[in-house]
Amino acid sequence: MLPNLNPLLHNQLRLSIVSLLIGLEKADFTFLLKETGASKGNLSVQINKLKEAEYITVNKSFVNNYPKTECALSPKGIKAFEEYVAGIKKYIDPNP
Amino acid sequence: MLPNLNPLLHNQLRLSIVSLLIGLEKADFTFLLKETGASKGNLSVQINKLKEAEYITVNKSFVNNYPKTECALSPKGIKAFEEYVAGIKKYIDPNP
DNA sequence: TAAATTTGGTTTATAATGTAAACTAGTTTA
DNA sequence: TAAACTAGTTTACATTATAAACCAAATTTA
Repeated sequence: MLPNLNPLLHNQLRLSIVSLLIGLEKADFTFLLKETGASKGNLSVQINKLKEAEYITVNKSFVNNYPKTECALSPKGIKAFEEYVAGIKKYIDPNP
Repeated sequence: MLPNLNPLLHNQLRLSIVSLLIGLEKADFTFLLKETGASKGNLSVQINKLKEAEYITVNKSFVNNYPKTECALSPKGIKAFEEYVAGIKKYIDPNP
């Protein structure tokens, strides 16, 4: 039987965020905005959902007088992503 | 930039159906019900969405006096699945 | 043989989710 | 000092997902 897919990660924008963060130690809001092509509102909402699930940590500061929101994957987030990857592979790989 | 994922296939139940059909020439409602673990209502709805998109063909008949609904992937469905697989791999594969 | 149960579904009401428009708050520029 | 820009958040709405309720026919049971 095919495994359940973590609904929090089985969403294009949230998966994009986590996928980008896997390759980077951290990324700020503006970077994620450009890389994902999402709207600001949607990005803000999804970052918060990942934060509430403790998949990412969010650090807010001021740089050059402007607010700066930096995101980084947590160990919990890394684990969830790895499990998601193992799960979806069973759906897409005809010969496992 | 990460590619968009076909929303019709980026759903666990519909992806399960297509994933199962990729390995089989055809499958009936009851088989899909057991393999996916979905409710009958949900399965019925999602089969119809895949049919409306022409990703699958649906053949209804009577066998042993009972109705039988058989589903099979169409070339369009196979192509969509292959594109989905290529797309999601970019999300989950750190080193492409 | 009438009632209850089972098979194989469909319809639809509701819940959950996703998304962008509108908003906030402050900064820079002209 | 007004307009425009940066960097977000809030929220209202639209879309989607899901299962409960329903249906028709066949079968079993009493």
